[in-house]
Amino acid sequence: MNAPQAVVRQGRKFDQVLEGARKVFMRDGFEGASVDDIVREAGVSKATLYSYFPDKRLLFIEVAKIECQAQSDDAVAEITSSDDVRHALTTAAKRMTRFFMSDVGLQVHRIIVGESQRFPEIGREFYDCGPAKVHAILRQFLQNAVDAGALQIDDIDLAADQFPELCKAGLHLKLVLGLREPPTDAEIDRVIDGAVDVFMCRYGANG
Amino acid sequence: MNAPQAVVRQGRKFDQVLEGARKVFMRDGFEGASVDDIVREAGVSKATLYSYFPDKRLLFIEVAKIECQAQSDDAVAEITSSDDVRHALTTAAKRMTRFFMSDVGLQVHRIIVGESQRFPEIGREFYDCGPAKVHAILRQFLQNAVDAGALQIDDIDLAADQFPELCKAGLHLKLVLGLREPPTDAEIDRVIDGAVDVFMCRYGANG
DNA sequence: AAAAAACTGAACTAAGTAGTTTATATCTTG
DNA sequence: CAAGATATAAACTACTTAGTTCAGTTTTTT
Repeated sequence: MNAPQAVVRQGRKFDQVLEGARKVFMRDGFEGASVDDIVREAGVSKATLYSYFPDKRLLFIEVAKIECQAQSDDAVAEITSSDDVRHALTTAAKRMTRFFMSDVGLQVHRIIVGESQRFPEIGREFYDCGPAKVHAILRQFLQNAVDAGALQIDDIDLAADQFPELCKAGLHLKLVLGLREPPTDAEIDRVIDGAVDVFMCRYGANG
Repeated sequence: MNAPQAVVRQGRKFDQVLEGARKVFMRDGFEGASVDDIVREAGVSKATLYSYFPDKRLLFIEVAKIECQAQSDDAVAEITSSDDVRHALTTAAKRMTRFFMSDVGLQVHRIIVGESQRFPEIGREFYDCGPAKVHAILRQFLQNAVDAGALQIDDIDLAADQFPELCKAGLHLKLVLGLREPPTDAEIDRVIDGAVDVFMCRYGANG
């Protein structure tokens, strides 16, 4: 529709190539991964890889797309508009947090941020598949809650931006930079409960 | 004290080398910058560069250290503990936000995140010079405000993590990924005022 | 002015990389 | 089985890069 789709999908080993590329790119980043590494990992010849993808860059973009899609499918499900807004928010926060604190989520984040200068379309792809989806779903949920009188929000877009940020509080950056071990469930709960507390205090309808 | 200090500081052109390296690394990242680019930009011979720095990696680390230091000096000043907590928070938020939404702040962020796997010490350096300092100063300010009865906070560390995140709301990630123009003053004010509103609502002592 | 230190330019090494080509082999399908 | 599509291994091109070396020049110090 928009990008030149030079990628051919027929052939027996297409999936093998993608899977090998995924592994190596996610492990070593774009520059760190050599095409020879990828074909070795994929168990495929170099000629085969280049019969599917015209160059390394497009292969990387394809992998990044798939990875972002996979994440969003997993992490961004509808928020159940139950009677209890606080409970629904907590559930949503858990899903989001589990996603962007996971090893693969963090690694995708690192690579996308690092390569976003070189490949602007990757930043867009990532954003649309991840943060933008979260924002849209959260926005809808908040709108419903406002309509139902459960929340009072003047600037819904702002609120829908604030909540995910609150769920990161302190942990995310440290993890991205590799400065600490994965958080325990207790640490995650502390951050999430804190986020919900703050959010409900500001936007809850019951004073 | 801890790291092997292989960097020699005597010599007329040391600063020239660092300045050239700073420019090129900040523009092109670590992999994107070639040593030949750097010596050209620095107006220095390759032999001179290698007389100061044993390899490209240590040169990069040195540049990153200096850059992180420069930022923190600029952005992390004491928060004036005035009578008006809300006003003090707003001022602090403006300073923080101006910092990490600036072109150089964003570029440092991109490079550090992208290279944090390859060079773990860079992530630490960046974190200690930037986010950790912000956290420490904010923590102290909040403690004072609690002691003075102006705020009510049970988990001060959590609160000191939440506030900077709130100041990013939506804008920061988009800027990092290059998905939007620099924000206007009005957009920044909206986010900052929103952050202070949320924060004061949750932790303000006056109900 | 002499001696010492710092710097230069340019050529060089050694190694890695993306991408191509070719002759051969294997799989799939009609 | 036969034909066409798909895959392979390995050699090869063309290029880039980090880092070294050294004879000679400039700058600083004594």
